[in-house]
Parts: sequence; structure tokens; C-alpha cells
Amino acid sequence: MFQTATRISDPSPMSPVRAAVATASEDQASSHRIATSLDRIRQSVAIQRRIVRQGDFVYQAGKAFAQLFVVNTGMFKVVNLSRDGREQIVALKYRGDWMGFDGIADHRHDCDAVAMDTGEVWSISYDALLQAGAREPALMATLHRAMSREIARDRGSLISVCTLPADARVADFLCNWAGALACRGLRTDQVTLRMTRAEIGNYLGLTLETVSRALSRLDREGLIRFVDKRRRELHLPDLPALGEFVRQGVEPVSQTLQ
Amino acid sequence: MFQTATRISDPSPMSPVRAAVATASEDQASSHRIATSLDRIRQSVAIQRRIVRQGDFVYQAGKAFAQLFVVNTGMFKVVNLSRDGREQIVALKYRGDWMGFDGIADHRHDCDAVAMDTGEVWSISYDALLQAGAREPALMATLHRAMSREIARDRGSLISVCTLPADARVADFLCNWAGALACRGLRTDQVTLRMTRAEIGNYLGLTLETVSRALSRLDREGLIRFVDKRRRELHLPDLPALGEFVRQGVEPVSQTLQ
DNA sequence: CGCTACGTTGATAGGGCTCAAGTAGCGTGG
DNA sequence: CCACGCTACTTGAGCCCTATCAACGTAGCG
Repeated sequence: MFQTATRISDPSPMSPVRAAVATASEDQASSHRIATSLDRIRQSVAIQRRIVRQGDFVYQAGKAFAQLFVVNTGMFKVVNLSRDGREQIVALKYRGDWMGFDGIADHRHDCDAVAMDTGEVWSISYDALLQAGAREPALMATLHRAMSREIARDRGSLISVCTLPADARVADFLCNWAGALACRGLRTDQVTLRMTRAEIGNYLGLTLETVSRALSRLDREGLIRFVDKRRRELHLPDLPALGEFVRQGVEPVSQTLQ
Repeated sequence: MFQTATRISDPSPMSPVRAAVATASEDQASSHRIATSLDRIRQSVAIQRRIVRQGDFVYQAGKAFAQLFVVNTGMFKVVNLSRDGREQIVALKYRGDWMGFDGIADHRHDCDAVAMDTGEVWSISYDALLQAGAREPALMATLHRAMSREIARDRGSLISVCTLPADARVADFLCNWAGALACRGLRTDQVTLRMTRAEIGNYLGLTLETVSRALSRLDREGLIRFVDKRRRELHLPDLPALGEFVRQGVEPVSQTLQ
């Protein structure tokens, strides 16, 4: 059942990969890594700080590429215009994330980056970065790690969309969000959705109605709790349970307990 | 209808992006780019050539990362083990493509790369590559372009899975395959599927039955033609028409003609 | 206080998954 | 050479999940 769609070599004898919830020490390490990366950037290359407000473009598809961007504060969405001009959110970016890698290949951005609330981005000249990186291997390593991580994360999105039913996909989305917060040293029992149901659905390949229903069901199950009337802010009482719910989505009926 | 799921800001005033079929001169340029990239790599860093046969691993998830890989000949699949151990194909690689970027961040591969037929891969020490790249900006530029392209391509997969119904997704898959052949200077009116229906379905987030039915329908529509009895080799008589079919999948009922 | 944007919920329909049966290609062994 | 098994592919029937359509509630704001 569901759209497992993953019947290549059925019961592969592998243990679960990527735990849904990282350990506290891993989170601490990530938090430290992000901070030191930002420091390194600031010290090694000329950056231009820019305050953005909700809806502001960091860059736009089609524009010439000359700079990379790093999120200092705030949250950003990366949007591709699909074939017919509709928008498809392909990534969400938080503090420490880079944006604009897609433009390197053809010296032209092929998506938009939009601020989802007030924040600060740093612009870095790509040429200057390359020069600094040639002198300073640690800086280049930081850049490469960021690109590598982006590739891995994009694939995670693909896996989620390809293998999970709607409710689990929404739960996975929340887990990932909480994980991103944890990596930045923030509390993970509470998240504020800075996006509409339509945007979440777009990102996850679902309709806004399905997202709304999924959230309602998760609330009914006790896996999440709405805290405000607008139902944007929500409490995650049990992150491991949420992760377990995601895993059940892949293997619906099996060793759920004991 | 369908799983459009893309209703953020409805009739966005944008013209179609990314043509389904590139022009012949673009293809020539791509073909040249790939050839010169391979030359540059071979001349600038020590590479280790390795012949692989179908099913051979280039690298495996969990193993320590030390090298990147470049496809010289053959075709490869990149497979992630999803949460419960099932495999999910996240990318297909052809001549000139790089593999292993995902391992840079944590010095550990997080997916498998598997040969789909006989071919040759080059292994390149990542450290050596960095050193050579610091001396030779063109080499570093080649590396970055490859990573950038990979990010863009992964997002293309996500868009396809998020926005296209099954038939169009399969058609898109064939278009992309033909495009990859075109970029390498090969004929595009004929493709040999080196994968089972199950693998195609896995890659596209569909079941093998749905893939089979989609191919049968495309055949009935005259958009593809089976040429062998095993139905692995197929003729693409009209690539632009196939691309148009994909576009119709996004905007089902509207200005289909005139 | 109406207007608009956002969110929820219900009813319905349809696309794609699941289950199942059947066919075909191909390697193996008698 | 053919029976046999195995794998891959196709096709049909039925059902479930999610998209669609629609109505309604609510918050924020001029």
C-alpha cells in the first residue's frame, strides 16, 4: 500500500540509516561548525551584509551570477519556476546555509531565493571567494562541505517525496525542521511555520488541503500540538515518536513495537 | 486534477522555462565541454582508471570518503538506502559526470554508486584534486561547475516528481535521457533502457506496473516505439512532441494548440 | 465591519498502488 | 532439443490515497 514504489530488491538486509533525531552532542557539533564557518567566511573574504524583509528577493532566476549568498539570520526559500511558469519550492535555507550554487555552472541563476521573514544575508563575490580559497584551504573546504551537504539534502527531499505517504511526508518535514533548529542550537520542541499550507504542500508535492488534513491528524494523534489560533506555531512534544511515525510510513505494518 | 499541488500564486506571468529539447548547437557545446573537462582532469591530476562491470560498486554508503569519481564510459546509478533499508535511486550518471560529492561533507559516503553496464570510471584523490585546483583555477572551476550542475539536476528530479502525473513523468525521464545523450554527441532517436521497470519506477517514485502502463500508453500514442522484443530498446520518433506531452502534464487543459 | 488571506473540513472522483494472472525471453540441465 | 525455472514485462480488476471542488470559520486590516 501507499506509494512505496520501492520494490527493487525487497528485503535488503540493512539496518536503518540516518536516525530521525540526532544526539545532543551531534547537534552541538553542528552548531559549532556553523558558527566557525560563518566566522571563517567573515574573516577571509569581503562580504556585503544585507537586511531583507519578507518577500525580498536575494537573487532571481535568469539574472547573471556573480555572487554566492550565506544566510546569517532569517529563513529563505529557493524557488524554481517549473516548465509552465508555476513555482516549485526546492529548498529551505536557514542560518549558515549557502544559496546560489545553481548559478555557478552557467553563470546564471536558475531559481529565485526569497526571504520568508526579516533576516540578514551576506553576499560574497564568487571570484573573490575562489581567490581566497586558493590561498586558504580551510575556506575552500567550507565551501565544498556546504555544496556537498546541499546535494545530500536535496536527495533527502527526493526520497521523502518518492517514498512517503502524505502524513509521513508532513511529519518528516517537521522532523527536518526541528533537526535544522537543533543544528543551530535552538530549542526543537516548538516550531513556527513561516509558510502557508500552500507553500508547505508545494514543497512536499501535496495540496494545501492534504497538508491541513495531515497536520490535523498528527494533532489528533498527539504527535503535534497547535499553540496559536492561526495554527502556525506548533509544539512538538515527542520528536522521537514523530520520527518513528515517519519510519512507519515506509514500512507500514511490521515491527512497530518491541 | 493530477497531483499538480502547485497552487501558490496561481497564474504567474512567466513564459515556459527550460526547453525540453536543446538546440543542436547547444548540444555540440555541451559535448565539447564534457570532452575538455575530461582532458583537463586527466592532464592536471593523477587519475586511476578502473573497468567495472554491471553491478560493480564504485563506492558504498558508510565507507570512508577519500576520492571523487568521474565516469569515462558506461552508465551508473547512485542509490541511497532510505530509512528502512530499501534502496532509492537518486541519480543516473553518464560520461563526464562526477560521483561522490555527497561524501565530502562528513568524509563518508552516504550512498552507493553502482555500474549499470560495463564501463570505466576514474578515481581522483580529493586531496590531490584540491591541491591541483589551488594551482590551476580552471580545474577548480570544472569541479565547481560539476557540483553546481548536480544540484540543478537534482532539483529538476524533484520538480518532476512533485508536479507531473505518471505518464508525463516517464516521458520526462525519456526526454532527459535523450538530452543526456545529445549532450554527449550521440543520437537521440534511440535509447536503450539499461534498467528494469522496477528501477525506473523507483527513480521516478512510481511502481513498475505504472511505468509499464505509461510506456504502453506512450507507445499507443505514437510518442515512442518499442524496437526489440524485450521492450528495453526504444525509438523516439519525435522528441519535441514528447517534450510537449510533458508540458501538457503540468497544464492539462488549456492552450494545447494554436 | 466588510474584505481578503489563510486554514479547516466534507463529499466526490480519479490516478496510481496492490493483487493477481498470464506471456515472453533466456539460461540450465536432462 | 525441449522441459523447466527464473526473471522481466504486460495487462486487468479493485481499492485506497490524495486531488478536486466546495462551503465555512477565523484572523488581520483598511
